[in-house]
Amino acid sequence: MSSQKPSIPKGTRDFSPAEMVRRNFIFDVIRNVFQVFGYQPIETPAMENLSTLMGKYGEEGDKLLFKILNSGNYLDGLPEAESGMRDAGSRLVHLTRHIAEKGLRYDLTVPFARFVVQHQNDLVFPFKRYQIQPVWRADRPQKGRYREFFQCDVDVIGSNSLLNEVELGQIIDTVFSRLGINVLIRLNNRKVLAGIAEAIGAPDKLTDITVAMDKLDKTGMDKVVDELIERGITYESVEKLQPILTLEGKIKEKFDTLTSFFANSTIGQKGIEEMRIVLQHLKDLDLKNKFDFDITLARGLSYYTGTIIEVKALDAAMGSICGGGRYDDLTGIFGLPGMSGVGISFGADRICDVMSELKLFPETLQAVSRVLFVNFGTEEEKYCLKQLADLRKAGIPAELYPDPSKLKKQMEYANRKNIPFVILVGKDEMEQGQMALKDMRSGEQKICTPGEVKQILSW
RNA sequence: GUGGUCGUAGCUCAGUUGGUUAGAGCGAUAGAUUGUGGAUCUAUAGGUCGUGGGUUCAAGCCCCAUCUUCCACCCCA
Repeated sequence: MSSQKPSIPKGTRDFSPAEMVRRNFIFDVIRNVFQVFGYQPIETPAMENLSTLMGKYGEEGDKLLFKILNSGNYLDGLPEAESGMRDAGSRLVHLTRHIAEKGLRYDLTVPFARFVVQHQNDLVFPFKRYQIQPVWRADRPQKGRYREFFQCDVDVIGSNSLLNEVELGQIIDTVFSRLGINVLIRLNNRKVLAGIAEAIGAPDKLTDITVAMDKLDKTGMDKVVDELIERGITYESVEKLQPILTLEGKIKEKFDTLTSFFANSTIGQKGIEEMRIVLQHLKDLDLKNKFDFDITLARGLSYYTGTIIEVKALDAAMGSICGGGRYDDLTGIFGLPGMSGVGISFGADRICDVMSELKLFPETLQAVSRVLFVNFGTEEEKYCLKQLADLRKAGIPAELYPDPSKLKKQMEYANRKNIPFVILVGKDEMEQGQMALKDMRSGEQKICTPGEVKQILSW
């Protein structure tokens, strides 16, 4: 029989017990914060109908969707004409439509929008929900980038109030404070970006402008100007844009400059006003982490319409570990117009990477028994089983070695698993109704009554 | 999708201009020690050198393809 080398798909990972303990620590903190802020959990299927997912993430997004081949003979009913399609690109699109109708979810926001529309009659609005589940992207893996990763989303839908933005800011601040990660929280507003596009006389080039602007901190002004020209922005417009790009200093000064810049742009004024309100509230709340207004922040999927948020770790080189924003009409495409929502997504895997790099995990994180009963044989087993049940009833994680193996082997087992205590019960101890409790750290061992054991272990 | 990079024992890695039977450390297993782990000593096991082709008298080493790892771009958590 030939054996194959075991492996998993590119960009996916197994998680060992030690890793799971750390991951669960993060999930627990995040879930706890979400709940304290009054959000309710939901889950949606790993796969969605492709029609739900396609076209929601831009051209690039469609390419990154994992598509699921139809079951059965998926070539059945393939129109003959398809094979005659001239270029491979459009042939692929048409083919895909016939052989795949499901795809793995790309994020949690679009499935959430679908969920809201589908269950609108059962939901109470504004609906505050959180969702912690894996998503899949057919990206090339690299640092902090996986093909399967967990997002932790919080959204509130059905409310235009900027208080929701403020609340999300508090959630971000609380989560990262609890995890011990220093972060910079950058805010911007799509309306400000639209205002800029309008003010420089290129309102139709919003996307091109934002994509180019976003690279400012990475590539520098020259490259950004090059790209703007390349994307068809006129010299005149670029010239008007430049002083805005280099805007620095206090938030208040930025506001002042932009307010005059937006003299003839109502949408720009609206954006500034929104930013002012959100940032003022956040300032009054006196949070631990720094919030900044950054007009070069353009990220976020194409469906964002208002506030956009991005969070980066200050002490580690890693992409954004949390991001989100407001979307005014995501449910519109599913037939429920006029429903504004705002939400953010924490990238659990990147947060985990950052915390590992910075050694921020508590050392006490472990998922092992507190005590191991050594197995001496049939008689002793029976006795230990009862003691074991008692300890477990008291909430003490405990286990009995399943085989009457050599003592050395059993002790080594406890040692390697980092089980801090071992209980040895042989004939003598059984007769006396006592147990030998050994501290694996110090090596000390003493005879105890069951009550004493419970007391020592329940510490 | 574009560009680069890695792959030799369970793990971390040596391996000369292509030349006999591919090595080390750690780990694993067994024993020294039949009711006591970590330390020490001894012995043992473990590799179709990522995979498939090619060049050569001869390939871990050279060439091609492919998969995988990691990194950058694009984009993003």
